[in-house]
Amino acid sequence: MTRSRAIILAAAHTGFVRHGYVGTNVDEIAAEAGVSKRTVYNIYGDKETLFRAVVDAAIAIAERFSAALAHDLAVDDLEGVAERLVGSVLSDRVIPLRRLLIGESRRFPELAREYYDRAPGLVLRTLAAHLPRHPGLRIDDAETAAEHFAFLVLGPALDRALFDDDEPRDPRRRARAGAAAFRRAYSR
Amino acid sequence: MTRSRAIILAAAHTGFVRHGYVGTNVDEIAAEAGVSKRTVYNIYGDKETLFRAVVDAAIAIAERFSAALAHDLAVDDLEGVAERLVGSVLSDRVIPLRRLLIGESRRFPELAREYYDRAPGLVLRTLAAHLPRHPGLRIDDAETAAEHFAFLVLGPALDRALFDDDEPRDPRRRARAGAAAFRRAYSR
DNA sequence: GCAGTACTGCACTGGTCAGTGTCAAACTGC
DNA sequence: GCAGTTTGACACTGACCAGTGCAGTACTGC
Repeated sequence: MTRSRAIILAAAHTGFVRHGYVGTNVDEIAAEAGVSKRTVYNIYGDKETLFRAVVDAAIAIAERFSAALAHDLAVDDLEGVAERLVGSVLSDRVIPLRRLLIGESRRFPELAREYYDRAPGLVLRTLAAHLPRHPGLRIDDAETAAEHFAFLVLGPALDRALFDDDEPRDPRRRARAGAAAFRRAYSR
Repeated sequence: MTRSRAIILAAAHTGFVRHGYVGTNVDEIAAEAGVSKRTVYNIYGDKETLFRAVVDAAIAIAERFSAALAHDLAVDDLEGVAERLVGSVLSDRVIPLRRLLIGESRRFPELAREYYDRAPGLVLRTLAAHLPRHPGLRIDDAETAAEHFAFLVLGPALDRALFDDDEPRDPRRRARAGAAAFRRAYSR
């Protein structure tokens, strides 16, 4: 009954991420999952519900990541946090999903908004909550500082990755350079 | 003959940006342009060619903007440049097109890459060429500094705008805060 | 073993859509 | 005004696809 659920969900994720919402057909998802189309409809009702389930699953992963990030922030230095951050965001799990939701943000506005709020938004809030406690920093506006940290560290590489798949994005170097610039801008 | 071209192009832009490549049908474009479908096909041959023409036109606009930015950089202070930059990028001309190309980057990889290179990439190169000449700054790596400037100034608002339409994004304040942080990180 | 549920295979409906063909009307340069 | 080209109206083809119906098989707990 529900072994299929997860398999279908994974196949749907693959399909939607590859061809977008309209460009993916349910027959393909069913075939990829090794399941009959009827089963897909029995479990998920319709294509849109399936799509939302895919996004929900991705949000759950982002929330787990954010908890891990909170832990890192309490333990690590900025450079370590920066590298961890780019490693997670510039991944094949996150980038294609971002592309998908950005591309479908007109068809599913609330869904894109919800994803933003509960994934990148949550990361920013986590940063804002913990950065002020880091030694040697002087932070007045925690939210702005969190944004500056995040986008110094991964902004350029992230933006490029959204457009371009196959790059030599050298994220480590950029993460360190970003963290260094952040330190210069926000040191006490 | 070619009065139609521009009208069709504008209608296609509207359609594609609203519903994506697959989600837009040529009949709608023709109707929006007040032109018969036959005329669309006579001029552009097929849907894909029309799509590419839309993107080409957008790139041309970006290139003009980049030239204006180069001028601003030679004349204005950082804060002025920052405000001009966010004003242009966080606009209804740029954001929807970015969404479109990011969403279609798997269907048209070279096109997305070309857009990135000739629009945001060009802006970054322009910044890298001019920032080192600004007084009071100490810049070793111009490319990295250009990325840091751009993403401090508009990164957070841009990322959010890609997911979320109806913004309270207060871009001016963010632009100034970003420019200020950049100054702190890169002052001599 | 039985009852009930999950699943499959397959055919089918109704709708959408890219792209074509045709022919007459409108417009162009000359 | 005329010859040639551009455009419009409209019907049509072929393909694709979401979602349904159904009848039968596999699997579950009891």
